Amino acid sequence: MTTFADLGVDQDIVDALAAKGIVDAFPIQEQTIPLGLPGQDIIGQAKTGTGKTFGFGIPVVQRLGLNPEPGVKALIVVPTRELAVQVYEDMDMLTQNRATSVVAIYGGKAYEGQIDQLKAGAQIVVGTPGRLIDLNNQRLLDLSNATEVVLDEADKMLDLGFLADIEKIFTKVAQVRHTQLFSATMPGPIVALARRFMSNPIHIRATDPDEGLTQANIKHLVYRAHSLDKDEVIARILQAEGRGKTVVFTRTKRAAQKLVDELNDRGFNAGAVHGDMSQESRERSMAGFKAGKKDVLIATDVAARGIDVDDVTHVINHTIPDDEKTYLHRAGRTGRAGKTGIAVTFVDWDDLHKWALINRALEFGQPEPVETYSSSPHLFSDLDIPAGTKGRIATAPRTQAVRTQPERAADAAAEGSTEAGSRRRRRRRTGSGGEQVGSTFAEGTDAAAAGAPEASGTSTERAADGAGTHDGAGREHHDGKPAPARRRRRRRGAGGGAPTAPAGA
DNA sequence: AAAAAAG
Repeated sequence: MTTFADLGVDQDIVDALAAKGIVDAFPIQEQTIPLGLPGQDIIGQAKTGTGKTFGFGIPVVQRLGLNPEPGVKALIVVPTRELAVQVYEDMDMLTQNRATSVVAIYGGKAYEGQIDQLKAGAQIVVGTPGRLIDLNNQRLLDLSNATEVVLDEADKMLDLGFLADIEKIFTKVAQVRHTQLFSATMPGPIVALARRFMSNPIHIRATDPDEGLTQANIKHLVYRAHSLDKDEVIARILQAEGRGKTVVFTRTKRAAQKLVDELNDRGFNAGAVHGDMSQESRERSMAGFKAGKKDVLIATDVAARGIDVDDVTHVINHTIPDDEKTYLHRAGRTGRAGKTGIAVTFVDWDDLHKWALINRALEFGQPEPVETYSSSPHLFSDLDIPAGTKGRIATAPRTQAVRTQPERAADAAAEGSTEAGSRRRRRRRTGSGGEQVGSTFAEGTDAAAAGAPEASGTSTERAADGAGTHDGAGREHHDGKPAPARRRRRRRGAGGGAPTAPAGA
């Protein structure tokens, strides 16, 4: 194992990491830190939950020196306010033993505190585009000395919705600078676009030669949701034994609000995060979820990228996302730092084409919808949901605690899996009627490019030379434990509906 | 097309 000290990281930063129990570097960190420290421009690609933040953050801190002059020297731009808070916290941790201060600049909050910190001489700014430009226009944020610039979730930042803002920001920062772009997904066209803002960048992809397109330690279950009462099923999943924190993604803000209200009505303690909420409420939900006070978070794609919460065991796509990149980022809220996780996706009738797209891009290899939901015990058994013998999926009693379901546990214990399966088979059509579209347990690569993924091993190449649609990064452990063995597990028997057990589970 | 991001 390579330690951060081995990589040439300053002792005070090594100490700050060690105080958090972090000693060994993850693959993406091993590859990018030695290049970032001397100022090489980098496009860094590694899978979700594999340590990209420190990959760019450590060089940023170290390059500013032990006692940087007051004033903004580094700018890290992120796509959402919650991610700004999170990256701010990471950078704040890295700088705790040196005279460098960090400030988070984002909207939905009072200007005052942010302006005060800037006036006090903060050197590192982490922020979202709108407020950054706002303060820059007001001449309260001088970026002209920002010689360290990072775009986190870079492909998103260079997406149409953000591109104009990013272009503007690049005209404001120092023109001779160190630029780093990081993301789990980096489609070829975006890499090409990115070069406009960089100087002779190197494209680092921390990938395992045997890897497929998705994270090895995330198990994927995909169900057709035709005429399925998704609220019921989700409520049922939330009662599963062994479930840790769970994030449920919806397509719209309204759907998120409706679901969180519904779940809370049913007695769960759920929180929501979406753009129609006040920033205060958003942050309260996130904090409650991180602290474990709420173990269910209902979110729009505002929470799809970057958000790092320990022990998220399940991600549920209430609605299938539109593209494979979003799918990958959503699923990536679980299975972080080497842990295992399960991603469950419900595919509505009108969304089958989206599943086809994602299935192809991520190489799940599930050709057609196969088993019906009710004939397959797999969702239930894999999630360890009590099987029950009622004809429909049960609802959590209002007053019941989310995870303590003694009767259901007893129910489940009383039921052998084979028997449960046949019982469910008999129940089909009288049940909820959902159908399993596919279930897979793939591993591996990133699906940045919907097109042809190249099988690449750990690779380093000039960004100039290639489509670079891969991502990849091995598993990594911030807790210093060895990464679980990675094995490519392709499609188990054609049409095989039975999902496998989660890797390492 | 939705969501995000300034207020």
